[in-house]
Amino acid sequence: MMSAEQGAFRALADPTRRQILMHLGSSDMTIAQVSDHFDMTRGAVRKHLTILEEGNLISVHPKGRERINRLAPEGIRAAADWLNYFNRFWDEKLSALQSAIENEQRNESEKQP
Amino acid sequence: MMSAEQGAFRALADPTRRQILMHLGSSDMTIAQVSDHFDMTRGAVRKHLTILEEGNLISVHPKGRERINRLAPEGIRAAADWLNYFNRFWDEKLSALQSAIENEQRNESEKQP
DNA sequence: TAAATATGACACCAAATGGTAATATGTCAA
DNA sequence: TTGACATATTACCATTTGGTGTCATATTTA
Repeated sequence: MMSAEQGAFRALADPTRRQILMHLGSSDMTIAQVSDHFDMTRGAVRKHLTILEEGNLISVHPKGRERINRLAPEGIRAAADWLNYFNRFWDEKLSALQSAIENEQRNESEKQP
Repeated sequence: MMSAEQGAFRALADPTRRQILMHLGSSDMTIAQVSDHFDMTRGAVRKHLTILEEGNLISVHPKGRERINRLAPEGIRAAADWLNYFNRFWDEKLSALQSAIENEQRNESEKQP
């Protein structure tokens, strides 16, 4: 199939889809409501929503003849967790640099007793 | 041009590029060193590195006939910040839910004085 | 200087992507 | 029950993407 990150990152790559997520942050929406915010056909918007669902960035809830689209945490978490690995990486680099500077200063002060 | 997020998310969408980032987490590498880890031509790897650079996920440092590729924080930050907006969103929802539960319990206890 | 090495620059190809339009299906409401 | 409405399905199109191969250029190094 597709790893959790792959589905999420693939979905996040398109600016329209990221805008859809922002809109769904305000409230859940039907396909028609989402496509009101965009200058493209409902068909195109629906395709984007399908890809967002595949990435677990939204969940879809059929209700009568409508289809409610709702923001979902899972995919966002998957992507955020992946990125967080690198933030940890830089934090460590930064603290290593700080230790080095502190040692430098300690050595400097020892030179003039 | 391209917004900071767009470049970063576009670059992150491809699994090969995400793997490259992981490899560069271990150490800086030339194009040849990066492509040693993949079953594809140097040309293909170079294209991926270009897209990573455009997304500010790596910085490139020419050194003689070599080209050193190094992990860069900017793009990762841009993407992580964007995703973080939604994490904040859910944290608020969750705490609102908890408050609701607490109020519910308080109201319950008031029923039997 | 000549050969080996690392990369750059193209042209090309198949498949995926983002969009359209037309038509069909299911559901609500007068 | 008959429209009207929301969505589903399908076929089609242009562009982008991820890959290849070939040849050129620049830099070491024997």
